Amino acid sequence: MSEVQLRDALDSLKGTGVRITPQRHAILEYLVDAMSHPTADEIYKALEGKFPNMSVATVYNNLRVFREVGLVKELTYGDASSRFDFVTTDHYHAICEDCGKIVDFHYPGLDEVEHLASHVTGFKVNNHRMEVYGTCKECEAKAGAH
Amino acid sequence: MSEVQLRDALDSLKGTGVRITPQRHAILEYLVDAMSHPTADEIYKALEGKFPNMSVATVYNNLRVFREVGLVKELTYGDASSRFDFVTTDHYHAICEDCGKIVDFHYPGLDEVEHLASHVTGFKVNNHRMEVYGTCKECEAKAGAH
DNA sequence: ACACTATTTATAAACATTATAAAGTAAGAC
DNA sequence: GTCTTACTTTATAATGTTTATAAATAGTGT
Repeated sequence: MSEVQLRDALDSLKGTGVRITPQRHAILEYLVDAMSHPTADEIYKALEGKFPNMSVATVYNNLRVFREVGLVKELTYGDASSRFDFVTTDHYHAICEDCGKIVDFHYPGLDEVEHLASHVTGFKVNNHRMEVYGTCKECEAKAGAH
Repeated sequence: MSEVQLRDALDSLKGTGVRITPQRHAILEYLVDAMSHPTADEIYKALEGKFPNMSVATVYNNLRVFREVGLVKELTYGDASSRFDFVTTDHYHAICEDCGKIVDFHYPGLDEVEHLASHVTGFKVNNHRMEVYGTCKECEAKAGAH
């Protein structure tokens, strides 16, 4: 099932003119299969077997490339190192208070809210709800035209 | 108006047995007055005038103390250094799906969601709504007692 | 297969943050 | 007010993550 995600990711990379190297393939594969949110170092160590000569810089470089293309999100918790998450299709909504238009947007970091809420309140947290309210670009332009 | 917040914070510190040093006073004062979310280094540089001999470690040490007491929240965006935010009374809700109980909790980081949503969607964002759903400790215990 | 350019590697550097030990100081007891 | 004690500050070094650099390597289209 994750094979499809991996293939889509590779196609997506090709489409933006990014070369597909064995290292990139392996890092992506690891991210797709990982159930956790690995750090750069964890990825590096996990791939040491396959690529004994791979440099840490390669991991960082490629994580940045993936992030810029939108395949991967960087999560910064309180601790020392960033964590990296393969982007799934979860999304939130931005709602225009003028015309009611709804626009999707992504924000992977909200998992952390669940963790903190659970920690602070003692709840077993199942899910959350989040919406952003404001004025869309068109309505904003209309309002400013007076 | 922020004088009250500062005094409350100092009282809160005294209450937990933390000594009030001139450096701590100054850091707290800066945080209360700051409209931004300063980094440790910004605080350090801002207080260089008043405390030419203050060590960077002092800033970090005290920010940790304030965080442990709950006066200050540490915000980690994508960039290198953490930002620190004096805790106000904003809060969110955790809602029990069993008994309907509502528990308050804090999470200052959601401002960042507004920024990102605005950036991605082009909205002028005014506010947001967020709730966490799950099972409270009591209902969880009841369910587990079978 | 070739050529061109992106990428990897190895290394060093930059940066934020923490640990350490000695000197200094707040806060309560007398 | 002074003393005493334990907590703080300071200065410095160390740690750990991330980025910069330059030479070597390897994808990709022709």
